[in-house]
Amino acid sequence: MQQENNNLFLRVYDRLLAHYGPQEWWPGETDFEVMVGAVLTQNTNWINVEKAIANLKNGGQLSFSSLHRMDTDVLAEYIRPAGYYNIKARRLKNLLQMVVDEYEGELAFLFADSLDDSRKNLLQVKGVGPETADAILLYAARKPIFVVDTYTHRVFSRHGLVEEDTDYYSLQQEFLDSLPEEVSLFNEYHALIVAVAKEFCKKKKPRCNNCPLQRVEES
DNA sequence: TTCCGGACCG
DNA sequence: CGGTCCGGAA
Repeated sequence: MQQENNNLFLRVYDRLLAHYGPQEWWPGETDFEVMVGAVLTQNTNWINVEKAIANLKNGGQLSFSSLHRMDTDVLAEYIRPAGYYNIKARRLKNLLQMVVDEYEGELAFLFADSLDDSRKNLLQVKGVGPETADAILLYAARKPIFVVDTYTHRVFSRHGLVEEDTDYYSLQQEFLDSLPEEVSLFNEYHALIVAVAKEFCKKKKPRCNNCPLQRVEES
């Protein structure tokens, strides 16, 4: 029986949740830590981000004031395990400077701002693109925005659920239009997509045989 | 040795 | 558009 598109997005979610269980993602100790992690994880496996964050923690430097004060070169050394450390150090500094300039240096003010305005300010930061901005908004600020990424595009386009040539905002809008506006759902769903993409929906040699999403578009 | 991945830059 | 920035996994 063919389902409405609306239900298919939820069907995919149900399949993934049944297979993987709740991911309870991004267990940063603070919102600040989650925000830092969102920048560090660009093009990078999370395991390396954890090493970088551990370095900062062990040095007692994982705070807004410490990182804002720190020389970019020094910060780069702390976050070296995350890869792209020079460019990410600059991006982190740019982000903190925006919070200083626009929100009196108070992260809570950024997060208390409206979704549209906080998103706009995040996107002004050189080094913060759509995915990083949305990850900060969803996972640190707990705002109802859906994070899409390369994995999301690959999984959904392969199943014919979205157009192959869709862009970030169109893809995101399809999720926002199809799902109830719940932060916890958006949080879990993105994490589940990452899980299935890394294990089954690989870029090369996808393992469709045992994939929990096989033929989901026909269900 | 190649592959993988966000965002910016030329 | 293609090139660049990086480290770890395949």
